[in-house]
Amino acid sequence: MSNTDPFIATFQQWQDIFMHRSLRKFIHFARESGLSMSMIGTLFHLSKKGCAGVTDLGDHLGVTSAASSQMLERLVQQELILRTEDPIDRRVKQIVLTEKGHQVLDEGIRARQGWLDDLAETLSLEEKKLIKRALDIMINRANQLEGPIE
Amino acid sequence: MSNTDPFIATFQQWQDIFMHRSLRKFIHFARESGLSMSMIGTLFHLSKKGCAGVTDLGDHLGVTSAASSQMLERLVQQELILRTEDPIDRRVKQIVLTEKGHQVLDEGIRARQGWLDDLAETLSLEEKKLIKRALDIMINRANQLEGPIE
DNA sequence: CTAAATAGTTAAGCAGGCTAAATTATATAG
DNA sequence: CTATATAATTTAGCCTGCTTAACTATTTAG
Repeated sequence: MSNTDPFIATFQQWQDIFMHRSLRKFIHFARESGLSMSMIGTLFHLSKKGCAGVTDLGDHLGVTSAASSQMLERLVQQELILRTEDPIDRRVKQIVLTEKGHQVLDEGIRARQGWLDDLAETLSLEEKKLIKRALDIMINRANQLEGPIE
Repeated sequence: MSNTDPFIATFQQWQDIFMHRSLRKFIHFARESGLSMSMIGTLFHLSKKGCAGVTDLGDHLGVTSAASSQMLERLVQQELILRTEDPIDRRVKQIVLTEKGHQVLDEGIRARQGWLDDLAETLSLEEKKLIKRALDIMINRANQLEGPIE
């Protein structure tokens, strides 16, 4: 397990800092918005997938379709998702985010990132450019990773 | 709310990818290890702080000391933390991570990062160096941010 | 048309995580 | 010494999130 790649080592170090800074804000956001981890995971998944069925979403999180159905019912009541019948196969429901769902998700992202603004202020223009270049590379490659995020 | 700093914009983009990739693994890790978000947040906090009291840890997460006490009892039973009496003020308990606690935390970090190994493989040596330089800058600045993570 | 498979929902029950309130033990102020 | 404040725990109760099992509706295979 000795990963000697200094790139990976540095990344782990950064991730450690990142998690420590943002995990707590994330927990607070979840509590205040009344969303469970499963709900947040579902909203995230929907924001990428666009649309999914009840069982799909349950599988994605590793829970039964019954649990998924109950959780989605709560999200419908909170008006964060829309649940409509698939006109082609009327057994399945099509779940999509509402506008409000998108907004809540954005809030959650911003909640975890306040400290990054502070960090940005300590950076020179040169440094920002360097970091932006680095991030752009990673974003590109991550997008090409042929995403079976499952 | 129009944040025009391209650095911040890029960072948000990266964070979005990062969250989408790792949130699900994080949820699975939590379920499989039988740890709640509060527990994981507590372990994280202890790994940085080293030592804390019951009420401190509760405050950190925004729950009552009763809730904190109950959660810590479970962590003690799982042998992830050590709870000893403060010899100076015998009302307070000193909570620290056990070796096992550190290990579980590391697992959690690695669980969320498998895909980064894949990403690393798509990078040239040049690119890795560039990204490492960028991360090193951010790590440094983050550490200097005079940490009131609260 | 009938039988089997699939998608989703509902119901009952259990464990976890939280709260408020009461309790115990210790420390501090007057 | 006494009264008050503080740290932690225990208890009772509530709500959530999950499971399994039963049920409904629809599609697909023969």
